[in-house]
Amino acid sequence: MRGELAGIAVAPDGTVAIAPGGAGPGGHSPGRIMTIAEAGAYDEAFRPRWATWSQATARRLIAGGVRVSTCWDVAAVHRLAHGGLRADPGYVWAGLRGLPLDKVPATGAEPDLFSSLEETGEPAGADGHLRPEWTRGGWARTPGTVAAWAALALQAAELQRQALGGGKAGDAGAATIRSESTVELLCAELAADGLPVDRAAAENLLSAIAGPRPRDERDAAAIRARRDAVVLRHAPAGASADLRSPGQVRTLLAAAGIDVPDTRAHRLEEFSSSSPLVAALLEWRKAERISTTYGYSWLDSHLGDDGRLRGEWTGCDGAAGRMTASAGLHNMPAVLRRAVIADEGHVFVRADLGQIEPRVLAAVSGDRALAAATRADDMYQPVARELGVDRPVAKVAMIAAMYGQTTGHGGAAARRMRQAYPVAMGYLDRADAEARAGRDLRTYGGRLVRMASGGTPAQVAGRGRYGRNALIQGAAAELFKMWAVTVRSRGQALGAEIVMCLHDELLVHVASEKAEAAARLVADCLDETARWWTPRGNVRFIADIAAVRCWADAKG
DNA sequence: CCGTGGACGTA
DNA sequence: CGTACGTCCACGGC
Repeated sequence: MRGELAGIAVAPDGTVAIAPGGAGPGGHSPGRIMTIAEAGAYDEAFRPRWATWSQATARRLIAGGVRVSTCWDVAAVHRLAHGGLRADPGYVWAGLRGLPLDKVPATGAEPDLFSSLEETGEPAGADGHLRPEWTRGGWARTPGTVAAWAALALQAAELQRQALGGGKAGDAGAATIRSESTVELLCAELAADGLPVDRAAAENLLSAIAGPRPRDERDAAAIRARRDAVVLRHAPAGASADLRSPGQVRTLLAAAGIDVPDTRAHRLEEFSSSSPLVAALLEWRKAERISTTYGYSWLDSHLGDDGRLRGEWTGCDGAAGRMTASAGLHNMPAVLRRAVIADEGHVFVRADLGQIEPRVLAAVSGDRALAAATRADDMYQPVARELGVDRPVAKVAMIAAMYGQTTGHGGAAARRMRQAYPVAMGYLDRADAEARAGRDLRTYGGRLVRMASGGTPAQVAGRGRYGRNALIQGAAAELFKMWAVTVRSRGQALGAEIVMCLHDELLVHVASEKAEAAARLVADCLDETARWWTPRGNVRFIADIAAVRCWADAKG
């Protein structure tokens, strides 16, 4: 039973249906209706791998107080195997049954009073496609339809397993199917639990940066005007501008004798020492960013009374497969980390992967010389020795190779890199060439990266860079997620809760007295993950791990 | 009202 | 030294 696939569906009203698979207790029975609490007890007793249609199942279970251990998320597996974002049940089902994808019934179609639901009780219509009444939500109408939906999730998962040949123990691809699925459970938990943020500390930071909380709309306008005036008093006589309008700012700068094609910060930086106007404008932008995107209204809409900042999480984006988060959780200005404070009697174990991308390159390309360099804590040092250049030069050469530089030709360091690490460079070259040709790519963990074809020379070159980047960034995301779900699972015994995933960084909230054990566990989980990734065991992955009360206290 | 692009924060 | 994402804003077409 343990680890066996079993279907599950949860209706919005909390009705749960499970469809046991395999030959265990209730195996091949027609499915059972139960409450969320009973489903939790079933999970504890049998620990199946729950086949779900999407993260929505976990969200409903969590709302009902139940967290399951593992799953096979049909949508996540579909995105992994086929690329792209679309993974609704009707679309995934059509793909699994070999039905024409352009004939998937639209869920937005006119409701026909659930007629077919009543007539047949069958989710699939005569053409084999799932009926829109079902995919639109009609599956949740009666215990019988919920049960059919759970059985269908199981069937979809089994079809995916047959098609992919994975899901049992074995290669990195099978492990990735499991971790990409289970990360959907983690996402549902991250959304439910939120990030600990101290409201008083956050409001203090905001008032220092953006001014006091406006009493009303007029007060807010006055504060904005005062902030604008600090910049505009440096403007040439008679000239003015709406600082929020890039076009007007450009005209204003031109009047001050500064001609720029756009007004982005990196372009204006060179003028900031000579022009008080530019210096004031750049300062204004920082304060404006905080007060608009991360101001009081941001706190009010996302920070709960329980001191948790909540957003939605997705397990993979549309490109290389990194996690995404809303509510600004992934792009919160670093200064605001000062307000991310662990609960009383708790700490954060903060861990970030070191030099993850070159290490991933060594692993996925199978380059033994580059793998040897990963034995160093700072792998750019052996690389620099090998190339006969200084460390900064070696680092730039490596990064340019991984991402495809647009300026210059790389010089001697780049040529030596080809001699020193031909396998790794060949891997990147192939990715670049395939992407330019418009052929789809696959990451080490098996994620399909869809490529367009044709286009202008500039688009073709951009596609080459995109392709080589996607294989590195994507594989790094897969490693990270495998690490994260391992920490999630092992950390349960310590009461350790992941509260933030930031591409190469984990924040784990845990009782103070468990801090050391949690830090050790996070390190052990990385070693375990690395073994899936480097069957030869010759690539070393490292993490900087520290226990802190406040996110800003970690060095980063 | 809605889509687009500039700008900028994070990795 | 490239890629990706989420968010807010002004702008211009409807």
